[in-house]
Amino acid sequence: MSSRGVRHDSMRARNLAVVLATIHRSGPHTRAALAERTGLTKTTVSSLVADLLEAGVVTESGAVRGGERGRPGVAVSLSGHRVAAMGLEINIDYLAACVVDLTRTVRLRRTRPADNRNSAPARILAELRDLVKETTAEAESAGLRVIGAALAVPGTVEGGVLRSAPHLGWRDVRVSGLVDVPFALDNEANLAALGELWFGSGANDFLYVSGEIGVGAGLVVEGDLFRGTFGLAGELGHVVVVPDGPDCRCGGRGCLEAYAGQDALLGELTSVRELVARLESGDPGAAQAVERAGHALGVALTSAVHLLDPGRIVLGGIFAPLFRWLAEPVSEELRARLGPMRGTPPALVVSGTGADAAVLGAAGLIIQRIIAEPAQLLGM
Amino acid sequence: MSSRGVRHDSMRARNLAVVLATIHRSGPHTRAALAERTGLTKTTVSSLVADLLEAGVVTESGAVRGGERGRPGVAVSLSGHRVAAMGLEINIDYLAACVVDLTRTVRLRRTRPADNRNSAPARILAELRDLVKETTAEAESAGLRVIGAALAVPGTVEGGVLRSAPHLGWRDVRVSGLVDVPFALDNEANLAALGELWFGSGANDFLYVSGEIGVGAGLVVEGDLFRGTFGLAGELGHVVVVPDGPDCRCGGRGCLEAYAGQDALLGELTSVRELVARLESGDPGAAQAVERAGHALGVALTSAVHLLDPGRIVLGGIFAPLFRWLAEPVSEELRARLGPMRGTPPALVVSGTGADAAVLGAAGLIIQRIIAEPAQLLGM
DNA sequence: TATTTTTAGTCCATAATCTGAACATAATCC
DNA sequence: GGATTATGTTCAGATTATGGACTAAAAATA
Repeated sequence: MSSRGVRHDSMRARNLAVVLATIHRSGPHTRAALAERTGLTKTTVSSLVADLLEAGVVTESGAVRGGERGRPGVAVSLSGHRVAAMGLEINIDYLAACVVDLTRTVRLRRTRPADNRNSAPARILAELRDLVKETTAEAESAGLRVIGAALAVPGTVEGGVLRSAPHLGWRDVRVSGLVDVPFALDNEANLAALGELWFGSGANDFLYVSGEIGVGAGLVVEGDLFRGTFGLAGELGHVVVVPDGPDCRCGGRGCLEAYAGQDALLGELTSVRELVARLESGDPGAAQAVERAGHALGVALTSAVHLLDPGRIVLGGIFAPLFRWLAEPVSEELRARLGPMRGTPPALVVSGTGADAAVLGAAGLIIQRIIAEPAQLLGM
Repeated sequence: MSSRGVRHDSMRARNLAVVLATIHRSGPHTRAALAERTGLTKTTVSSLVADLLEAGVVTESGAVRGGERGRPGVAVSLSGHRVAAMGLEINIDYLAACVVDLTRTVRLRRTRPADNRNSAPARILAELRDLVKETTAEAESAGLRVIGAALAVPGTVEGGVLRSAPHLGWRDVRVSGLVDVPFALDNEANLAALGELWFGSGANDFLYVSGEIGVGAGLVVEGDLFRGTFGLAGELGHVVVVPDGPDCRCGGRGCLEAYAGQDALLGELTSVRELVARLESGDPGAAQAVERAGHALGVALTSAVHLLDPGRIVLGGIFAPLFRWLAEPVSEELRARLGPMRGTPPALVVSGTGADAAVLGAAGLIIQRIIAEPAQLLGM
């Protein structure tokens, strides 16, 4: 809780945010409807909407009649024409950028293949800066003002610093000077969870499970990401599945990752595509590997459900294309283990976003901030 | 996020809360210090403090000089003289009540032994209502106005209804009519965690582990309890420790409870006191049982740390008297399993509150609400 | 000891913001 | 065409916070 008092200007700032958030959450509204929803008077809403119109974050979009009598109202909706946010991602084998407007419409998307395994941070960041410049220029030529950016990385982030990205071989890297607008850095699984929230199935409460080289998870509760004390929550990949199982590079033993990480799933295969092909052709070895991973994932998710109490479970990353084969063993474990104590187990569903959940989530994070604090970010 | 607009009266309500919370968090302040802290002007703070004085939630407590020059200020501190909250608890073998004033000083404490295992809810609730009456009367005769109450129960609570309390044999019990002031119902482990937060060691981020007949946990992040989507988070007792371990009454297999629950720890002994005596006399069987429990607890906590990212781990309930013997095996597992990936593992400490953490936490919950929303609860 | 300096807290005119009733507007109903 | 109903704006008034001037009370200084 903020310990700052409320002054007149912050009252207005807050009310601007309330109106904008209402439009964002429930679609276009007339001023009268906004007044009813927010508990403010029509007068106040009119004045707030006027400011939002001027800032370019909303537009009037034609007359609206609820089918009843009376004067029709003018619908006020989010405007995708002026303000936008940039999402960025560094992954093992590519860099990605995207630009998303206020209506959460993806306006631009760019990917550059790269071999980032064990490259020096400086080199990759220079490459990324180049990608940012290019993308920003293109966004501007489309009339969009990029107002903030966020970067997804495959590692743990603490206090704005990349602490450890084992698959990149990075440690304690401070990312700065990438853009000259407000900037955020976050973990890939966290941002992918937010990507799923805003660009995926539309649920508000779920645990997003991100299958990559490592296995991560991001918990969303009431549309909010749970981060834990140091921002390290959701490390599903190192939940203990078999207490005396094989050693893991994290220092532990019998972690989920050893059973359901990409390396364990692929075995001597080289791509998920190949694994899917084998599964489709009925290869028994492939089927067995996936089933084994599914059971391990089910055990880990049982613990996760007891501790995190998610609304549903969304399988993303490489688990998405494997969902057909994973779903059965996973939910079998959940059904058997969660038992009657908590009613029905959480639903298990496949992710609605593709491989770019994390970049999209990064851009969405900035959009969320604009909507939560329009006055601050738009200089109103 | 609330979607209601800010009106003049809610601005003032918010500022009253900000001032009160500042005093509550950082002790007595002069009006000038409050103005600086909150960003409000001295004028506004004076006016807010006047209202709080009248409501009886703060008092002026003498002159204060910071050792410098200038006119000394008047310290404004929380008043424990007029407003209070009641904490209640139904446990397997007792009922408990307490009254706590605004300064979080325990003013009254009452316990009634009872055999609640498999008693009808109506009978126990009648008994509890009796205890409430008695305690309220006593509080009133001490000049305290009880302004709200909360009840701790050994089971899962969803939407204000007791869903399932297996050890009491209760299911879907709606508790009402117990008091005629605002009322809250919550899980025993959750409230014990809050008890530890407000009446224990003083840390702001921790996982409280409550060893009772079952094993529960409550996560506190930045002074806030994490509840999950349905309020069922923190069920540490059913985290999977050995995937093909013994059946558990929850429907699962190899749950922590089977290794570290009270029944598993005591074996054929009848009380924790007895177990401690055996341990102190060097009984090898007792030592082995506790060590085994400690290792299992360490495995479950490893998963919990990866998923919840707690600041530290506090062992409470029956684990507190056993801490001397549990600490070593538990932290051995944590140290070995958490490894270098997350720096040092969270500190393992013993609970600072006794067996009454839950009742105290229940009362504290109401105190917290008064401080967070004084205008609403005090009719200002 | 008298005066200056410093800090605390109050007073009061002013400013920012929201409210609410009246009004203008624009549609449907009869 | 007039009545009805709902939207959105205007304007005076209410609420709350601000900020500079002022009073109060202590230490430092002369």
